[in-house]
Amino acid sequence: MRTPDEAPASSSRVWEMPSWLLTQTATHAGRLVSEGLAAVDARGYHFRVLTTLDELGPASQATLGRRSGIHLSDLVATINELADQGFVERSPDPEDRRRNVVTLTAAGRRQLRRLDKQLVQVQDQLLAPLSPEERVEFARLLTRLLQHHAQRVQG
Amino acid sequence: MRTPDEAPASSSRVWEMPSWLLTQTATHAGRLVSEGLAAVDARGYHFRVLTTLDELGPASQATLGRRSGIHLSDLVATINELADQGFVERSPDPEDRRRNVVTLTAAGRRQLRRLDKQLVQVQDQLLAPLSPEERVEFARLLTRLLQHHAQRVQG
DNA sequence: CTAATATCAGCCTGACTGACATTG
DNA sequence: CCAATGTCAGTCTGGCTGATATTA
Repeated sequence: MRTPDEAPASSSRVWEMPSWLLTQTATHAGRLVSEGLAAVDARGYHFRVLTTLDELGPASQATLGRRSGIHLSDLVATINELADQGFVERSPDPEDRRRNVVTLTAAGRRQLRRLDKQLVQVQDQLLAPLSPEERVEFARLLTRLLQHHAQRVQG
Repeated sequence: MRTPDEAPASSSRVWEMPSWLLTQTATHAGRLVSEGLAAVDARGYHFRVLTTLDELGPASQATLGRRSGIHLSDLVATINELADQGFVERSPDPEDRRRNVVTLTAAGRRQLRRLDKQLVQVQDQLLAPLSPEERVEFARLLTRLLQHHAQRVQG
């Protein structure tokens, strides 16, 4: 006997709550990003570290963590992985022996270009159903929300 | 020696990508939701199950899973927890002995009302910096994106 | 003595996979 | 034999906590 439970429950409170729409859409976005990055053997943290390194130049892990917003504890593993792939090099800082200096390699710079390319495509997939004006408006609203809530956290 | 790495890197590609804005804002939303629900000893899955149960009436776990969008494997634990709290009851279905019938209790209905109240507040916190018109527009854009991508997944 | 740096182990939510036994 | 149902164990990303050792 076929039960009529395959139709989406479009009438419920849940599926209309902004928080639900937002987190759900973000899940799809996350999937697209993950797939795009996985196609070049990377994930989010890798991109963030490589980008930050590209902006800053060689930096300690602590600095890298502050700038990329990645926890130091997570950075350790991320940099291990990037180093294994030959995209960064980790060497002790002679001026401050607590520090490691992390440096982007030439291969790392090439990888970053690949990641950039992937992510540009992902943005387009993500925003496909929106017009150029809507895309601008969407980004504007998100930026406003993000500024508001980022403030409240950092205090 | 103070290093100038405490300022946010607002000029980078990362922080302007829609996918980043979206997932980041969703992280904040998720935090607000979690905190709101934790205040009444619940989390997201609990709310979704209770709501679905309230709409459907007594249902099997498979039906519940399809309607709430929660994986069967995750439903097991969620229903265990809700049953421990006395918010649902799980009993074998005499008509189909593969099935459990899950029923909302009176306490469960009261809990659902508490959760609803919390989540209304959360929506307001989340959207605080937006005007009423902007909130509508925001929901509209998200709904469009969500419809597009939900389709592509379910196929 | 305190602060910063790096490392390691572990937790949490939500989404998902795969294996398995029972029943229709 | 196949399909549906429920259960269990385990994976993954991203964000976190806490403990610890080393060095400034």
